[in-house]
Amino acid sequence: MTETAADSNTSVKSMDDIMSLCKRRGFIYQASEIYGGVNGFWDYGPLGAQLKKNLRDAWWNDVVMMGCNGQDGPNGQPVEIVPVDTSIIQNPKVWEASGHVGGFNDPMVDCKECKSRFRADHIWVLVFVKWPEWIAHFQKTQAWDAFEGEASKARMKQIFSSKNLSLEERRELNQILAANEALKPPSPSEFKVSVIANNREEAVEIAENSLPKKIQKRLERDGFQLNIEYQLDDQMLDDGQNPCPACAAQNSLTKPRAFNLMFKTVLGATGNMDDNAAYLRPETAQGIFVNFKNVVDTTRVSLPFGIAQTGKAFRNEVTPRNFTFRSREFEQMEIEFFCHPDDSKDWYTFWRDWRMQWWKDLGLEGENLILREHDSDELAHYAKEGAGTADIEYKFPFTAPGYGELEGIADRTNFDLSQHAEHSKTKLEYFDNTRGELAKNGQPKGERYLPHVIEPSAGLDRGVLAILCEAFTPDPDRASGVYMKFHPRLAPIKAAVFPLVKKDGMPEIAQPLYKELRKRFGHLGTIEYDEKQSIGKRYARMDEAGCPFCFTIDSDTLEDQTVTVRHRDTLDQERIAIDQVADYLAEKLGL
RNA sequence: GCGGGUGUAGCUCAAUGGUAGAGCGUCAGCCUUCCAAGCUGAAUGUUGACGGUUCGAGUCCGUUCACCCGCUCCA
Repeated sequence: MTETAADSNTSVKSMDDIMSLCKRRGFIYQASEIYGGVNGFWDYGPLGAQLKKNLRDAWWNDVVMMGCNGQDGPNGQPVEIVPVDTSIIQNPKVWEASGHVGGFNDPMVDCKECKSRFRADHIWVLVFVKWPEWIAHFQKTQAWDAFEGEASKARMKQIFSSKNLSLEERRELNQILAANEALKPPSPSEFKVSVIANNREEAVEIAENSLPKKIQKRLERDGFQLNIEYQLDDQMLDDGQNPCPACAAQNSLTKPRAFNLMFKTVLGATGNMDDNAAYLRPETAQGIFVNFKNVVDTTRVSLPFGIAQTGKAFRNEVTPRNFTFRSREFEQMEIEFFCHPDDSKDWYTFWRDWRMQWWKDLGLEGENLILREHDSDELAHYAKEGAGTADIEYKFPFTAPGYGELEGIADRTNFDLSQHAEHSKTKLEYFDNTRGELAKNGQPKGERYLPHVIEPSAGLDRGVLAILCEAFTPDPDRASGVYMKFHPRLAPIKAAVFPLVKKDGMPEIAQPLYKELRKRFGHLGTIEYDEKQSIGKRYARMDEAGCPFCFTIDSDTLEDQTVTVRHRDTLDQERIAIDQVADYLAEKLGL
C-alpha cells in the first residue's frame, strides 16, 4: 500500500505528452504524415510495431496455443482453441447475413424507382395543399377545437409558415394533429415534392424559387401553396411516404437506413462499383463463423471449443478521435467459443473473468481497469436478451474519469450461425455424440444442435494504447523526466548492453555479450548496444523507450567478470556474473 | 456530420506586415569511470496545403487538410 492515489491515476497524465513521446521515440506516427495525414489512420514506428507484436504474441500464445494458459474450463477439461486467418474481403452476402449491411449504419434512403441513394438528412419534403380545401378538412377535426376558433386561414398560414415558428412550436402543433385519427389520411389534394437541401431555409428557398418549371406551373394552376416542410425521418412529421428528389416518383423512397460504416471496395479490375461491390470486413468474427463447418469437418475438434483470429478490420467511423482509440483501420483479437446452449452462461462467466485477469497480468492493474456488465438496453443486435455482455474498460487519460472499451465479452447465442445457415442454405448444426439419451449399447444417441457462441473480442490497437498510457510514468527526479514502465514481456526493447566508457577494452567485452543476447532474445524484441556519450544519457534514452534492463560493463568487469544490471523502474543496480546475464534475462522475461 | 480551438525544425516555443530564430533532442569528433556532465562542429523548415490582398505575408482574408475539446458511435 505504498502506492498513493495519484500514482495509479492516469488522469494526471497528459495525453499530449504521451502522444509526443510516441512520436519522438517512434512508437506511433500519423499515417501518411508528409501528405498532411489522413483522418483516422495511424502508422506504428519501430518501437510501436514491436510493442504491438509483443501484445499480439502474448494473446496468441496465452489464449490460443496454451488454451487460457492451461487453465481448465468450467467443464473441468482443458480449453481447446484453434486458430484461423480469414480474408478481409468476404462474399458480400456474409455482411447481409451478419446484419452489418442492414443495421450497422447512418441514415440513407434509396429510391425504389431510379435506384438513386441519398443521405436522409439532406432530403427535405415539401408538402403543398390547396388552402381552402385543407382548412375545410381541418375544421372537421378535433384539432380545430384545440385552437378554439382561432384557426382562421391567416392563423393557419402563420402556424405553418416555416419562418415564424420554432421547431418546438411546430412539434406541439403537430402533436395535436397527430393525436387526431381524423387527420391520419392525408388531407385532400396533398402534393409532395422532395428536394436536396442542407437546412430548412434552403429548402424553403428552393420551394419558393427553384422548383422545376413543370411543377411550379402545376402548383400555380391548381392553387397549391406550401403547407409544411420537414426533414426526412422527422419523427413527428414524416409519414414514411415520400417522393424521390431525383425522379419525383411518389412514395418511392425506402425507409431511412443508416449509411454504412463499412468500407466499400471493388472486385475486379474494371472498377465498376455498382456491379462488383464488396466490403472490407468491419469485424474479424464473421470469417470465423463462415468457417465453422470447415473447422469442425477437418480438424477433429469437438464442442466445446473456440476458433481464434487476429487481423485488421475497417470501419468508417463517424468521428475518428482520441489518438488510435477510434481508428478507421484497426486490429482485432477475437475468439468465437462454441458451446452447448445450456453451458453458455458458465462459459460466458469463465471467459469474462479470465480475460480480465489476462489484462491485469500484463500490467493494467488497479483502478484503471474495470469490468462492466452491459445494461440490457445497450445490448448489440446479436446479443441474447439478458444473457450477458461485458466490457473490459480502461481509464484512458482522454476518457478519465470515465473509461474506454478495451475488450467486449458477449454471449452471441446462435445468432450468427443461424443467420449464416439461413442465408447460405447450409446446415451448420453440430452433431454432439456425447449427448442425448442412451442407446441400447449404452452409448449416447447424440444430439444435433446449433451451438451458442461466447465472443471475447479485444482491440489490439486499443490494447497497445492502454499499455502505452499505463506505462507512461512521469518522474521529475530522473533525467528523462519520464519512463515507460512496460511489462518486460511486452517491452519492445528487452535489454541494452553498454560499455561504461569507450576504452580500456570495455567495448571489446560488451560486443560479444550484445551478440549473445541478440541471438537468444532477438526474436522477442530489440537488444540495444550503445557506446556513445555519457552513461546517464544512455540510461535516460532507455527509460523513455521502456527498456527494462541495462547491462553495463565497467572496470570491475575486467577484474571479476561481473556486470552491472540497472533496473528501469527502481533505478537499482546489482552485479551479476557476465556469463549469467542471458539466463538472468530469460528468467526476468518469464521464459 | 455540427459547434469551438490549434497548425513555425524531431520536441517545446519565439519572431510590429519587412533577412525565419532559440532551447532541448539528433548526428560526428574529443573527453569520460554509473544516471540527459563538458568542449568543438554539423544537419534539420515549401512556417500544414492551395489561392487572394500587398511593393512585401509565418503574421491579414478565403478555401482545404490534419489534430485537439464538446455532441454521437464502436472494438
